[in-house]
Amino acid sequence: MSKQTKARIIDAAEALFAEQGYGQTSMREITSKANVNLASVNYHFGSKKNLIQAVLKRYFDVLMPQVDDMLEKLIPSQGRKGVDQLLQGLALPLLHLNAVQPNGTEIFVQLLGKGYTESQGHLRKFILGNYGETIEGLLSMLRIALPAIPADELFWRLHFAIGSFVFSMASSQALKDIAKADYQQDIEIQDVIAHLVPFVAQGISAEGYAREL
Amino acid sequence: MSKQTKARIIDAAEALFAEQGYGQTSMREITSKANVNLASVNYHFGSKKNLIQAVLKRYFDVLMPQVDDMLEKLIPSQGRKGVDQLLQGLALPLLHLNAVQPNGTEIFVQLLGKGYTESQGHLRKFILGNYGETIEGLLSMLRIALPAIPADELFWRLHFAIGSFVFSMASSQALKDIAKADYQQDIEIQDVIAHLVPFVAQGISAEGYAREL
DNA sequence: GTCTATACATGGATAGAC
DNA sequence: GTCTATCCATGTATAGAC
Repeated sequence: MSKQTKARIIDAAEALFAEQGYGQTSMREITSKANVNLASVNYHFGSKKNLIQAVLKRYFDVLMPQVDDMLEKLIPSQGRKGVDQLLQGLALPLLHLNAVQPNGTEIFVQLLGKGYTESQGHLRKFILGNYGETIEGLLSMLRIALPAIPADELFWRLHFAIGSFVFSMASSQALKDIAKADYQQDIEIQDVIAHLVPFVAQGISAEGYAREL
Repeated sequence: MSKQTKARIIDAAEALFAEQGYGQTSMREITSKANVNLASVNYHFGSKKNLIQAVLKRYFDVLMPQVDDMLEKLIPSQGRKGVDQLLQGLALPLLHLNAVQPNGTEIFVQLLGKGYTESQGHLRKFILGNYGETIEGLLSMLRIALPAIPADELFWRLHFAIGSFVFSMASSQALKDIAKADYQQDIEIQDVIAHLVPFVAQGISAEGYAREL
């Protein structure tokens, strides 16, 4: 049956991508783990690139409506407090992905991080194309929180913030290993997020602008 | 002659890696652009992974001594000011790479960003293995600037900062394109750095710590 | 020592049989 | 709709020419 095959491919790909990254996972690995023919990936998804999007879509379709909800219920605040509120409002739906699947949050953020850095903008286009309204909602909330910061400066800070997040998620396994070896800390994904939120909030809310070098 | 061949390979690889990324550049592209035999890369560098390190080494060997110099001459300051000073002290040697080669800074940071995200920790090990003392010097200067922040918290912030930097550099071409389309700004690499420094400095210097979610 | 030619295993993709 | 057989490109390794 087609649906079983498709689902089995996504399941297998999800596990393998999260574990070893997108580029290091071969189609042959995916299809043998899923017990389907090598060509089925191409048949059902068109290409390997589309496959990673399908894997992520399953999570995005749970995540984004929750983010929309959060944005609606949010009472806007100004300044650092508002940014903090917004980021924590984002963190909660993210952590709720653990309900979708055991370890769902970690799998999702690793997929996101690795996919974002390895797929050369394809993923960015996919997200903007399919969840653009949610992103726009986040942005306008940010503008309300920081009315004094010009749009182009906000653009920069947002990308730096995304960079911190994506990079941390892509290398979260390495971060966990280092933290364990050097600081005897057992790190879970919510710990990474908990450290990340104040860092990013602080950077975004800064009152000074860029200066010439 | 060997030296010519080696240098020609590095030149060709440098241009191609910076332009289209590490993973998207094939050995055959490199060797035909360099007008050398396909097998020479393996002969001279052992593997493609080693090649990207050789490309970066040419820049690191110019950059890192300048960073060492900067660290020696730096008069330590505390708090946000000290962090700012440190980051700007890093930015200048980085921009001096333009003297090494036309557009050197941009090529280097793009190589660094793309290599870092695509090479799964190999690059991190390479940097720590070859320039570990310089990194350690930077870290201790950071500890002096922020004595109240515990080592593990500093560890997190440093990685978030690296994430902002690496991600921005890896996607600097996309950022430049977006900035031009949406904000009619012609962005050069020093503009990215100029915006990045206060963002990162602010995040690193934050006085609040992670809270539980 | 360098370099060339070439072989090999594996990657993703596809045309066509069923 | 599904799968087999096959295609072409890739990174790597090696044998042998200069």
